[in-house]
Amino acid sequence: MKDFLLELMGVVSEAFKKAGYDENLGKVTVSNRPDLCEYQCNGAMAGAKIYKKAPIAIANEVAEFLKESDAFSSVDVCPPGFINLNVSDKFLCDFVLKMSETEKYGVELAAAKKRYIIDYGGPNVAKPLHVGHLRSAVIGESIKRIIRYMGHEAIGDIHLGDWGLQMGLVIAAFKEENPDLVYFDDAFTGDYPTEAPFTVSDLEEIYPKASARSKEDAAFKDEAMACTKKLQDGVRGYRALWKHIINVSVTDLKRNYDNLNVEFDLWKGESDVHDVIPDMVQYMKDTGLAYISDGALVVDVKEETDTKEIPPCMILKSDGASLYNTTDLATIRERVREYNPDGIIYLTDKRQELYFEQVFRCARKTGLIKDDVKLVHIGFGTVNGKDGKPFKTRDGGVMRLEYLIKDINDKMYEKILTGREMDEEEAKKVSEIVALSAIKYGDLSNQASKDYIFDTERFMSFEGDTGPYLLYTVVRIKSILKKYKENGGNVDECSISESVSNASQKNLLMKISGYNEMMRGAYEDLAPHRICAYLYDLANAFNSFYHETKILSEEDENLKKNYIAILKLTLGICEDCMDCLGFEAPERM
RNA sequence: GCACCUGUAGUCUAAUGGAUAGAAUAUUGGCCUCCGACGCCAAGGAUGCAGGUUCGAUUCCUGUCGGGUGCACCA
Repeated sequence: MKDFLLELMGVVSEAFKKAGYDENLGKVTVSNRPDLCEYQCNGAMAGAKIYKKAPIAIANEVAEFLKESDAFSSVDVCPPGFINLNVSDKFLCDFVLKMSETEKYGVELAAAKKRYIIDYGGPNVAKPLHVGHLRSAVIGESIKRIIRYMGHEAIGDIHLGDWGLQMGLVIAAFKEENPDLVYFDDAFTGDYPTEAPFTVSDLEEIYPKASARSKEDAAFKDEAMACTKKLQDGVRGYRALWKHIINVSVTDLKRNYDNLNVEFDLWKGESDVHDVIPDMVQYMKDTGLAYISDGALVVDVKEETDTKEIPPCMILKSDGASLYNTTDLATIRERVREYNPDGIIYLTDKRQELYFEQVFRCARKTGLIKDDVKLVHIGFGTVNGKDGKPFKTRDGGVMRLEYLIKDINDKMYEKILTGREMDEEEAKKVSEIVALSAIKYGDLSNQASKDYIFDTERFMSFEGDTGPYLLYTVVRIKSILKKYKENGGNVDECSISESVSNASQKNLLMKISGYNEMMRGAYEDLAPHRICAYLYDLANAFNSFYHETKILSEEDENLKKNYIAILKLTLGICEDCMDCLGFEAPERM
């Protein structure tokens, strides 16, 4: 179904054409002066230059034709050349009726289905998730859902950091403590134990210590590098131990991501491309673009038009070892082979912007990826505490994601339990749902690229622009619909009619009519925050309508059915929006 | 040093070059005999500074000041 604004634009463009002007001038937007009109067209002013004519004259000519249309209840021209439009109730109601009868409420699904891979920028194994991992998980999950909602395919790959020195560090530290284990016995040829010789909490302790020590203790670092090499060379015991590390970590990661209702289709990692790196490096050399600079293998990626210095993309370090770039490039190559995607979307901290620019350019320049495949880096900002500095625990340490979520769940549980008639079990379930909306909405309602302040109290509030407020609104709609059913009403028999009783109803209908336009924009810009803004506006429009309109006690049956249909439609759109954001509303709260 | 991003009410946050910069929070006032008042209605309060382009600038350009980040063998 076409956007409502495009429908209006069709009418206005036609009028421009009839008046002898370029129809492209007929662009219509929602008015930013609701006191003057509902929609506006500024094309007359843009046309003034082209036709060397006063904008007001053009506007007046076009307005004459617009008045013939039944789409508008009023058409006014204001100096210097604004065309102010009010949409007719019939035109609006007809559109909303059609929306309510269409799958996904009129959102225009993709004609050509595209396939995207979403790379969540890989948490490292053996390291607990911290608050920084929240953003790639939450934003990535939402983007994945938006893409799917629009009728495309999205494949989410967590892309673990499971290779390289960090693994060597863990192994080296573990070896030092447990030198006699079979994993370090070169003569051992039997099967290794299936049970891991450590728990996830052991790992979480080992890694930070080993990492810190390697910076001071050169001998230990050498040992870690040796372990890394043995692992990469495929020494049996090291590989077996490494698998244990992965398994233990992944189990823990899955549990954490489950709590956030975040799912991945692929649990690949940097290690998966290890075997194809030599071939990829050879490919780079064969293109003739890779050359040795200061001992390292690099590809120049700067362009004439650059205003900033873009260093070459490094393929191999001067000691011949691979690095982050190598695995990412090899991964691009594998993804093209395996999935032939139309786009790859990377979610990482925005500090990696330059790095991805280099990698993307290198991939294109060397023909690793075709020009029509989109490579997008969504760099997100830092999660800050109330002091505006990166989020820390009270004692200044890194805030573990698990604790943060637990803390919010506990607080929400307290909140839900007090002043409500709800048993503990339900309160627990409900508080988890509400807490998740608080966290996700708090994050997603900001533009991804900006830093934001993680204010637990504010996010959890049931008042204002928060997740819980939205849930509350949805729960209220559900409650009314439920009462309607209990009184013998049949919701499915209700449909949108052509009556508009009051201003708040029209406002709500107009908000509803903007749904597909908004979704299209959110998809094109991969911008979940637009859905948040829309959802909040819609909830406000509904609440105003609710206060101004008696619904269940309305005596005119037809009017009542119209109201119920509007409620049902509003509810459906709210639920779809929330689904795209990655949370849901409970039945009651 | 060079470059990139960013600067909006006390705080937090929005705005394809359009009219009187939109919300939230906090503050102040009003609204429960009525479908969930965790709600609604109303008031005051903001584009760092200085220029420029434009009929029109939060948006584009230049300068300046403040904040953040990045500048090949980390990821």
